Amino acid sequence: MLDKTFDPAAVEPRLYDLWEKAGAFACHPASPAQPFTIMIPPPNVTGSLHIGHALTMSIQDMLTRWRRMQGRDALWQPGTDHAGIATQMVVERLLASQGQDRRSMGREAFLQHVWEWKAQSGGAITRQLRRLGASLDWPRERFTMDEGLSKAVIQVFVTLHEQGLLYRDRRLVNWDPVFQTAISDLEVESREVKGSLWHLKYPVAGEPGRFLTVATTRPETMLGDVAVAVHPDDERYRDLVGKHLILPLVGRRIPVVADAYSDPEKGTGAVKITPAHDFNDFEVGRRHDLPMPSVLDADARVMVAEIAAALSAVGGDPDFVRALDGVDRFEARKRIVARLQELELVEKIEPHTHQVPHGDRSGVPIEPRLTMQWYVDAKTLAQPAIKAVETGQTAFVPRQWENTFFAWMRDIQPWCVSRQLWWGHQIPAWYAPDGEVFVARSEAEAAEMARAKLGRDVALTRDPDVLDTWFSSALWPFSTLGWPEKTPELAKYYPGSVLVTGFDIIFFWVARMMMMGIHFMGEVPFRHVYIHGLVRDEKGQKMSKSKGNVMDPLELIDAYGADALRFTIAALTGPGRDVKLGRKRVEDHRGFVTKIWNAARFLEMNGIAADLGFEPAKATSPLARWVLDAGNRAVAECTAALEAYRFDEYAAAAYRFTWGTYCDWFIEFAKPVLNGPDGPEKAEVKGAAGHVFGTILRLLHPAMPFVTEELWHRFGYGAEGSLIRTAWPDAVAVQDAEAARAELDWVVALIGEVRGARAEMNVPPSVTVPLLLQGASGTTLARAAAWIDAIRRLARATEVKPLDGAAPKGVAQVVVGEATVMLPLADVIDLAAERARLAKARGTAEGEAKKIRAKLGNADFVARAPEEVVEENRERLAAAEAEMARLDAALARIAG
RNA sequence: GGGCGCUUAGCUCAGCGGUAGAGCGCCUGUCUUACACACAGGAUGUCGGCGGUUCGAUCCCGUCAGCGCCCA
Repeated sequence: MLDKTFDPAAVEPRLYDLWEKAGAFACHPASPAQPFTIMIPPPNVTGSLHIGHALTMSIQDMLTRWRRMQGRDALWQPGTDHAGIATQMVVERLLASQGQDRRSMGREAFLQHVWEWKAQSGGAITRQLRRLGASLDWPRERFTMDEGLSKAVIQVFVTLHEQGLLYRDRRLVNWDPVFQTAISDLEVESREVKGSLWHLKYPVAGEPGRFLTVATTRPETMLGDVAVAVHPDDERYRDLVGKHLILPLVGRRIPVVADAYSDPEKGTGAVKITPAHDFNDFEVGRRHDLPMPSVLDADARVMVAEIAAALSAVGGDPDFVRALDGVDRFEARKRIVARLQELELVEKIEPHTHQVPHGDRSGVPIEPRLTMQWYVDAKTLAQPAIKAVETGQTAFVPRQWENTFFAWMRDIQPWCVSRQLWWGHQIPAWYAPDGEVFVARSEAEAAEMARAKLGRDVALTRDPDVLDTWFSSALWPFSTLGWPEKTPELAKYYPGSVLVTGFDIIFFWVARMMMMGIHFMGEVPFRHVYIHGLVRDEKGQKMSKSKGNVMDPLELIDAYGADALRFTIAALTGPGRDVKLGRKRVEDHRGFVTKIWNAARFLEMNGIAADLGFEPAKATSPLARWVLDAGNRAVAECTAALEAYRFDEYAAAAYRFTWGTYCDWFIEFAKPVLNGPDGPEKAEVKGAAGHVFGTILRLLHPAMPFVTEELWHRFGYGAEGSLIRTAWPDAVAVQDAEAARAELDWVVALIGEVRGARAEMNVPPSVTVPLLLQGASGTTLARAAAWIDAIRRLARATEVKPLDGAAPKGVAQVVVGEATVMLPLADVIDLAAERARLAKARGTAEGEAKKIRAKLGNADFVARAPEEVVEENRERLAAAEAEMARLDAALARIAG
């Protein structure tokens, strides 16, 4: 016996264990089945399951389970990412709480700590994914820093270097002063900051009393100014171009240069140029061959060393500047502004709101800094990736995201891949004492190269930096399959079928996998990229800890079960839309899980179970044929929706069929049969009920794996835990489905009309009345007779018979097809209300007729619209007019 | 500033050339022997504004407005 309610907490862990132990999630490289591959976007090893994971993983699991049921050899590749900065941050914080820090313990010891931490806490997210029901092939789980993947990283680094696609360069980088590392453009986010625009007066050399005013948002960098730029066409400053200014405080002579970078509309039209601390200034500096002294160090503190030689007491204040050495950038700003004010060199200070680049992890303003870093030639690698999307070798769903991809890829900058961190893949480059670099697969190989090159053994030092986390993530689609070895897995599961991820990760990850995949595998890494939205709260706000609107998927699973959460996600995941998730929505969908459970209890009470001998094609009763046919349509709808990545439509189609058709109508129609005598009809209805319920369980399994799997074995459809491996349903043959549909449609219409009339007349369900048919055809009378039990029950009727003689007094009347149905309700009926009801129905029919008449009266419509559309309108008009006539007759009948 | 998306019932959203829909909420009734996490019924819309194309526009095109996101 099934319990009164479904208890997810008891069922979910048991079934998941069963699946996992039985190897139900495993792919089979040796099988001839067509592969279906999804690479998990590896969550951070530090992470725990948040609602965004629940969205993306539910989608991936739905696809995987569905394709697996379709007979594909499904591989959903699990794994986690070492997440360089994020993980190092977590462990550093942990150490700090114990009064330790990484620098004093040294690299080896620190890394030891990280690995220990990973061993202890790193498995959290994989345990949580199991709670969601994710059918990942766990024995194949990989980690971006495990041995195989590290080998792949080195192979790629060395190869790209050999090919000239990876190189060292001294350029400005985004420097994060908190983490003390370079970060890529993508790890920088602009934030609006309310600051000031300082107007500083720079004296013109040799012209006492004359100044050129520059406007700047960063006065502290003036120590590193090497020029002032004005627009070549700017009349105001034309005579100053070529002349020199005296840089205040420093005393250095700096030129006024003409450069189109300077915008005459902005500020004063004259900009100070600090090439070592601003990306635009860097370009100006290059164009004009200017020196590039750095005046801020790795901690973003003032560093005087590189300008020390330029300090001059003439026009400057060397003591003041020297005293700034080691002062934090923001403190230095205050002091410099104050000093300039004393010197009356500040013309004005305007409030100014502007975009300031911040490190996305540290949250502090990044500092552009001139350093030596490793770069990947993204421009070259991007070209084939762009082409692959242009030619459709990889297609985005929804399509519009291709624009985002193209926009980024066509304007891609060199990718800075070195990070001044300890946790990550250490760069395989070794330096000789003279600085010569040897990129190699191992220290021994580097030593070999050095010997060959230099003719002697030299002491080599390995580059201390590690690679950007996304460098190894970019290789994920093939490194997880054993590359660079030629494994059977690599041959079978590359390229992947679909990549599922959020739009925020297109640049970070999708673009880079495309580049690396194509370059090293000669083939795109996936055929489709399904981009889903973000999970937001009910009001559409982003979830954040500070807003306090974060939803915890595990808590939701505890409260409502994984099936309810997953189905909710499916139902809300439309194309190109964010998912607005509220607790209430999950609660509502738990109602659907319960509904299925209760339908199952009904079947159980009526002795209905899997009838493996039932043959749909041999069904003779209209009810069986009708429900089998409706099931066929549900299967077609669900399949089409999943093929189109329309998870909302899949959920809606399954829901509609299960609740609206199977439960609301089929079960109700079946009740009289099931309560009646045993016989062939009853046996057939039981068979169909069991058959279609099995279809429902299969259709819903991808979205609601647990409740469906539980019911599957409880009803004997298969062994416990076997639904996951059961074939996805197909259409079954049904004889004369058309006729069955027409018949049942009529019964449904009759019951609906009678119910409506009764409800509007406020007739209590306890009052039952006969239904008198007027003007009914033979077919209708036959149908009424055949369905008398269901009509009695669902329309609260005592009997259905043709009207004999005149209409009794006090009838409610409804029109169903060609017949008028009368409900003798003399005792309860309110004639005025009944008249109003009929008049309203007539009004509706008349409005309809009027609209169609106008259309058909339009000669252009009749002449130009397709024949079938015109014909259809004629039919509709006839039907509406016939209904009006019947309603008129009904009104006339109660008039007197 | 450039680009993308959105605007349909009170709310969340489908529909995207030929009869305006769903779920929730709301209102009314019901313990009808699977289910009150239920059943039955009902009300609610100038489909953002203005033009255009078309026999016909919620749907296509243009434009304006508001909202959101991404990139500068």
